[in-house]
Amino acid sequence: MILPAALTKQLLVWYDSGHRELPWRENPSPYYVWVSEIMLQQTRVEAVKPYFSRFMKVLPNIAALAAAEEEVLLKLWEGLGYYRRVFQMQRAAVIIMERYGGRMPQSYAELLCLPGIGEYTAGAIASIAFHQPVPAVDGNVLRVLARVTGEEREIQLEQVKKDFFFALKKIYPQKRCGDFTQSLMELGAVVCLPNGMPKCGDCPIADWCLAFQQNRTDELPIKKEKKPRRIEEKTVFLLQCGDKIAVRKRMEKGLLSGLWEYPNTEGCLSKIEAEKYLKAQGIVLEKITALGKARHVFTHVEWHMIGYLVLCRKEYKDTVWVTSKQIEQEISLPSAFRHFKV
DNA sequence: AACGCGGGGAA
DNA sequence: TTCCCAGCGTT
Repeated sequence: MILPAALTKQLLVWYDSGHRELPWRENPSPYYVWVSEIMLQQTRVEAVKPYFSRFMKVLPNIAALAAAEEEVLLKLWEGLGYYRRVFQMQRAAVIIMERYGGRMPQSYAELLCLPGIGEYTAGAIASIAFHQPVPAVDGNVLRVLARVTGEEREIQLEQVKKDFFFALKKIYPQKRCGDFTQSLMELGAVVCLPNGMPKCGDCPIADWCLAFQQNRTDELPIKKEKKPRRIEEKTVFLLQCGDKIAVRKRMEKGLLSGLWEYPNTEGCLSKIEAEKYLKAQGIVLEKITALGKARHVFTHVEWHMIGYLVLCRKEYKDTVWVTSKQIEQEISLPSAFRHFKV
């Protein structure tokens, strides 16, 4: 696969002519680039902005990240999703402190060895923070290049990503490697939009784009269809005793691992069934009120929930009792559970 | 290669 | 509703 060498210059000129101002672009230090790239994995720029600023205030350098407490990390990441990312990043920070004296390694190969850093992120850090000619092929770049080259294969295929990586490597500039990496993603984010909505009139490389020439931008890229989500029914209990609410820590593995939750059980229980269930759990309840239904959609699963507010006489064991203020300020409660309020 | 892993904004 | 997002690690 061959990419026109002219793309490099065209994209750099276009990038210079005006690109988005983003917090992590103000100071592209290795740490800033690293943290921003981890946050941006499968996450939109607009969602990341406030998280990035807050994160940098609390944990301004690698040493601080390496030493941070779990609950602090969770609270900083709460609502961003894919929580594994922040723990892997901390593991990497510890490795960098121990093995690299607190300095981010620079080579693509070394970066790739760190937890949470895959081919895309290693390329992004190597090029943006360390100015090396290493491509970073993300979802934007896949879409842009699929259209430019008229790629007929499904873009999720590993081989397609490999082909794009090596085709890009050949046309990387000598200087401004990071700007070139970002120009490709910027193009995908603001011009070469998905779902047949590209703004080809604004595109600096339309002259080299096969999909544009053939009027096929609405057909490309080709993506494999995804599997339907499974549905899980749950009954969620807001146990209230005085001004305290019961929460508990989720399991260490699986969905939302390490975060907190309201006590809940499988199945959609009626009020009578819920009362019976709670009694079997040894909970003495004073009053139970239906809170209605809520639906929460994850990528691979959908929760259909019914909630009950339960007034209790005492704070029973196996849970932690906290105020709503604590839930706000200290507890990382997934948004799935925030559908229900006292 | 397929799957698990979040959440929200836009069409 | 569906789609997609500056993906990674495990199986």
